Amino acid sequence: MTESSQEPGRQEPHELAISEQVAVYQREFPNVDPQVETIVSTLSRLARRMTVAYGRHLNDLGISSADWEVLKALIVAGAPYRLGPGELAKRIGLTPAAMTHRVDRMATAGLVTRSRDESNRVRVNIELTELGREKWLESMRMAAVFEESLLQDAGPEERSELAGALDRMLHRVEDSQPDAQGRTEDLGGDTDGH
Amino acid sequence: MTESSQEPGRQEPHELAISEQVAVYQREFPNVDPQVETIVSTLSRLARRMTVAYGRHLNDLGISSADWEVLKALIVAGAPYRLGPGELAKRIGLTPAAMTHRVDRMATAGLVTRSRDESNRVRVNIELTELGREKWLESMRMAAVFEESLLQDAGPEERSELAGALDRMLHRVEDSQPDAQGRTEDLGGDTDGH
DNA sequence: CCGAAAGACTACACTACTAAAGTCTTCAGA
DNA sequence: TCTGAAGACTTTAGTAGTGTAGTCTTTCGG
Repeated sequence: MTESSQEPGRQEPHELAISEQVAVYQREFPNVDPQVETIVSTLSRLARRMTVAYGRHLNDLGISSADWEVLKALIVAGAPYRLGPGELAKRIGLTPAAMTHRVDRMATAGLVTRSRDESNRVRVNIELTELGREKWLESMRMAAVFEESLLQDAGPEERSELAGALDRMLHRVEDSQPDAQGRTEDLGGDTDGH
Repeated sequence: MTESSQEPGRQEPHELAISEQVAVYQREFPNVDPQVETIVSTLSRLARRMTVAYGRHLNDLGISSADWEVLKALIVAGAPYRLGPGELAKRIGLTPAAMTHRVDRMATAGLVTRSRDESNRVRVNIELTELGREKWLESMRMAAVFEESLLQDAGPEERSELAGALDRMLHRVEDSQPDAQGRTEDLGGDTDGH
């Protein structure tokens, strides 16, 4: 069920409308609750469409979603937008080895710089460049336009209801999943995470 | 964005609470609308958590999300749950070559059978085995329990409002994205797609 | 009966990741 | 100051899944 950001050659699949898909599920698995299934399917598909849209935005900017993940972690860290590879890896959920390669690519692309820490030469600092910061800001501008369009026909009450309902669902998941070991100062995320 | 199914060693990242993340975005990109950003971030994170939960269910069943995608396509096709590799590839959005490998793995695992079509021996039929069908049904059982728990504190009105709001958002995306070339009889989808 | 087209498979290369080994730096203790 | 242990990053090797291109077999029109 994950799917994340592999746009290279993967072409658009053919999809049933949500109502048709729910009908199939009812046909093949009678126990299903149509309304629950509709909500969940719509939510999943919406998230997927958003992922595709973000991916397109990033593609226009010439960066990958993996790159964006790193930019975001640095932005979240705040000025001076600087972290070590190990810390970045931890926040994003990668091994340090994988982060070395990501940073290689990103440094070549001019999105970040890599330099030895002056006070402790074991440490390496990955720092956002002006270009990297601008790419992130531009991605946010595109996202903001897109996201506002998503909610353009929802009034204030509908927006708060939606926010509340989604928040309650999220809490339900997190209560039932003891994954994120209760740390509150966490970070990172996936390609989206917008 | 499309994240699909990388459970092997990828460890849990550290994440900010939604409200903290929105605060960071406001700090670094003042134009952001906090409410819109909250809704979108919650939605994205919820989808990600669902993906993780489904991945865990599938892991318990001993199948990958790539496998599940194929099982679903065959189920959607309906009895006798049989399609050719090329057709499967088209519905899922893969090249036929990639599908050959997937089917290899799945046939070895006993989830599907591969056989030459009797009337046209160029064609190959991939057919769901009883085991494959049971795995899919079991995945649906687990998903149903999980999904019901997500909505367990939502009453009938809240559920319809949620369904309506999400549906409107999805339509907004699809209207603005001329991806799925208007075909109504489409299929497939991603790892989730529940 | 021949040649073109279609469907599936094979061979090869690529990307991105994990795990484990290796290198260099720092620091505590004698 | 030397020495050894611990830490931080990189390197190497191996894996999984995919795409591209080419091959083989069957089908079908002429």
